[in-house]
Amino acid sequence: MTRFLKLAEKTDVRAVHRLTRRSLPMALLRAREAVMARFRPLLAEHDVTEQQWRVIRILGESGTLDATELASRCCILTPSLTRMIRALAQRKLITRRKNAEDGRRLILDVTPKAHAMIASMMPEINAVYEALENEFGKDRLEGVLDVLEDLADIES
Amino acid sequence: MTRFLKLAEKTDVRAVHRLTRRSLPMALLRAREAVMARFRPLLAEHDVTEQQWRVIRILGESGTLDATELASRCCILTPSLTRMIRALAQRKLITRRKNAEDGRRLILDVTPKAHAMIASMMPEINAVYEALENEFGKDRLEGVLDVLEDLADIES
DNA sequence: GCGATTTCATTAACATGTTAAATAATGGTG
DNA sequence: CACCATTATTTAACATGTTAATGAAATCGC
Repeated sequence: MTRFLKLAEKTDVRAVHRLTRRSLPMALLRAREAVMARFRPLLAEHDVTEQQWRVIRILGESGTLDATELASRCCILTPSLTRMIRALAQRKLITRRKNAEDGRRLILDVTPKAHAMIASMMPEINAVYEALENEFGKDRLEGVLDVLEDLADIES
Repeated sequence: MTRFLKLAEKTDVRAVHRLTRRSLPMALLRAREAVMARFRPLLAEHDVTEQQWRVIRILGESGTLDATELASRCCILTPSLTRMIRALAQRKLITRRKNAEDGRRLILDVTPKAHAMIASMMPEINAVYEALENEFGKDRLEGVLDVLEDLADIES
């Protein structure tokens, strides 16, 4: 199909779509939407947003991060994280305290309640992954992850 | 490195990161952030958001779409599009009218002003692409686009 | 030690994401 | 034709994205 598009580029009126169809940000966005469509029901069942799940899971995995580092790892901007932390702390899913040495830094951790939430969700998450691997090909999926990692490492 | 991580899974304390590090949604997000970092300055210079640019460009390329179809192609939900259209129409970048046959449908088009904007931005966009192709490899980038297209086609 | 600079977190303001509900127009079906 | 179900768009409410500005704490340079 890709090949067909290339051949058609010079004649098909839809060739004007070429640039957007082959736009890397759009392709990444569409692929992500297709993948997230499978996870969203799980997140909704557990009453967490996509972003809240990123924060909880990444903080749970690494343990004890300051806000800036957590935001960076989650691909969330600090103003967003400030608001999210407020909500998550109210739900008793994370704790916050000031760093003793550096009074600017906010130290974050997940609560046992959050750990329990992660533990209860992982099997379902893994099931979605396995289904994805079966349909798309495990090695092919690994290849995608590898190349995406390289893409994420380009200098801005 | 990927190989190393796999070997380390059972011993390294950082192995707990494995799941998130190899999370497809996170990988897609990080890759997209890295790529968008190069485009954002251009968009800012022309006073359009990432999403506004998607709407203008896709509508400009296809011409005359109804709101639902445009939203679908842009990966934007219709409530968001409703608000965006209001702003873009005020800026005289798009026009809207009701479909004569089906009074529910809102027919959208870009204005000449928007076409001019697209024309002025494309050279800069293409320059970013060329730089990306040079750094990452043109064929490798094409490969990414192909596999992302396939990934976007999985059934939800 | 002190002032200028830098860094971290927050706030503010506006744009968008997301779900549910409301509106309006269309399309059957009896 | 009247009724019901469906579809397209909008509104509402809240969460997040994004940039700029603010306040507070650390660090640099002298």
